[in-house]
This record gives sequence, C-alpha cells and structure tokens, in this order.
Amino acid sequence: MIESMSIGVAAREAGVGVETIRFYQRRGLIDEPAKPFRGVRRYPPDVVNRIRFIKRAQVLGFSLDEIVVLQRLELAGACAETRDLAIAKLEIIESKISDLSRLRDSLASLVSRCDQEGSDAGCPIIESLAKDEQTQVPERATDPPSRRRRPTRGR
Amino acid sequence: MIESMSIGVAAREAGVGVETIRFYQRRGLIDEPAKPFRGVRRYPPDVVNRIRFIKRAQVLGFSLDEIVVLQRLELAGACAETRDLAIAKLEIIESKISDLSRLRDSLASLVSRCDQEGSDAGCPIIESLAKDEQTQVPERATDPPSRRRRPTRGR
DNA sequence: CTTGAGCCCGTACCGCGGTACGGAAGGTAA
DNA sequence: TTACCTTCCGTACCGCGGTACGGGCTCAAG
Repeated sequence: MIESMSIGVAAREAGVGVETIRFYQRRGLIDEPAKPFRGVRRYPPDVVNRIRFIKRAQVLGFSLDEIVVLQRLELAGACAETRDLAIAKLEIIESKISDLSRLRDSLASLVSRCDQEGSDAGCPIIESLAKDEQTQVPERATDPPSRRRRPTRGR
Repeated sequence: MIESMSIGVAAREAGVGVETIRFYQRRGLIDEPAKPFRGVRRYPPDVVNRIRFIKRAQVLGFSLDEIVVLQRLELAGACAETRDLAIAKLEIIESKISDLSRLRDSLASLVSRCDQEGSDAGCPIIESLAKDEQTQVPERATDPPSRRRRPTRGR
C-alpha cells in the first residue's frame, strides 16, 4: 500500500506541476508536511484528493481564496454556508453572462450594419468607435470592483 | 479656439488619468508629441478623440493590442478587415457565454440538490468537489490558449 | 563512489491594463 | 521671489494563478 509519496509523484498523480503544489502550500490550500531533519518531505496519498478538490472547485468558477473557505466549510460540514457561497458565485456568473450578452448584441449589430451598408460613407464599425453614437454598450456594472477613473489621486 | 493642451488637461477632457495617457503612448496607442527644447509637451485636441476611441473599443471587448490594429485599419479605411476582427471577437464572446452558461447550469444543479436533500449524508456541493462525480463541467476549450498542465518542463 | 535525477527554497517573471511613487525640471500666480 | 502645482521620466507595484530559474542538498542506481 502507498503510505507516502514525494512531491514529484504527488504532482504527477494529481496532474499538476511540482511548483503548483508548492504554490498551493504557500497559499494555505495544502498542508506542508514537516521536513525531516535529514531528507525530503513525504506527502500522504490524500494530498492528491485535496488537489483534485481544488481543481474541480476552480472549474466551477471559485478563486483560490474562495477555495480556502470551501475547505473550511467542508471540515465544519457547513452545508448552508457552502450553498450561500455557491449562490453568490452563481449570481456573479449570471451577471457576467448578461454583460457578455449585451456585448455580443452590440457587436453583432455593428457587423450586420457592415453587411448591409448602402455603399455610402466609411465603415460603420470604425465610425461608431470614432464618434459618440447611441449604439453604446450600457457599461457593465459588476465584477471588477469598478474603481475605474480617478480614485482621488493625491497621497 | 483650443490649439493645444497640456497632458493634464487632455486627461481631464478624456476622463482618464495622466498616467494612462503616458501608458498609451508607451504602448503605441497615442502619438507622443515632441518635447520642446525648453518646456512641456503640448497635445492637439484630437488626442481626446483618440482616447475615446480606445475606451469605446475596450467596452466592445477589444484588447489594447487589438485596438492598435483597429487604428491602423481606420487609417487604411479597411472595412472588411475591421469586420473580420469584430467577427473574431464576437466568436470569442459567444464561446465565453456558452462556457459560463455551462458553469451556471452545473452550479445551479448543485444548489438545487442542496435544497431538496433528503436529510441524508453530507452537503451535495462539497461531495461533488471531493469525489469524482458525473456532474463535472465539460472543461472549457477556448479563451486561455490552454497551455495548462505541464508544457514540457525542461529548459 | 560517482553520477544524475529529483527535491528545497527564494526570488523573479508571465499577461493584462493600468496605478503609484520619487525626484528633478518647468510653469504660473501672488 | 516665493510658493505651489504640473510635467517628465524611470521604475516598481497591483491582482490572479501560476511558471521559471538558479544554486545547493539528498537520494538511489550502477
């Protein structure tokens, strides 16, 4: 039976790089085994499951910081809080989808204006960028904490 | 009539920071006026339109590098190429939307399993992260050039 | 015992789109 | 003239999720 493995074997098993494991340790996502007084660190087989947990959570859209929280919730068996976190993430994803849908519509309408242009003046796309038309996208309100444009410059 | 302005005035007019203008100059998005032998640089009023062009293109999802291309296409009056660029961007946006939609569905189904759990074992969300279930998201195939996982480590 | 693969550790770097800072030179109003 | 504000310029830093590197140490096979 496998009792412990080196970092390289653990990385191979989990499908990540050695550097990634060390990075996760620094970030507090994985426990770093104590280093024996002479020799190299040995990892329990469970570290592979820990890494897979992280990777699956990432696929669902969670950041590394959020995954630390998820791990604490797992230990605590806190299902309600986990569900809250998932719902918050769901809302962010939904607002991203609607931002992108607006973008798609704006861009698609520019392209179609390009297709049916009446052999008149210049390119509709470039003109809408150069002039201030009505076709503007409603400006996304979410996601980046929106500290855009002059956050009081002056120490 | 306004013949030229300082960088600070130009920034204020365009709604960006002075540093942003200098950054755009370094990136080749804006021409840097020659510096007089004694004195500070003066900007033509058109620089404000250039910045607004950049900002509008960003809102449509173009990166700064792509905006440089857009500017060249504007000069060349190359409508067909501009349209191609817009269509490429449109496709990227659409694939992002479908990635995120799959994410939303996975997450929503986990949350709803959470809601109707039959008072049995642990949290469905955490279990699906800990074990390898079928609920996995199909793994996005686009966007990041996907150089994930071991790009031949070895110089 | 020697060789070479693998580990340890700190630090720097990637892309992206800027922001922040520090010191010196220039500009402007009282 | 004095004070204060801009500008100039280079460089460093932000978040995010890692990747890369260099020099030294350890370990296992031959």
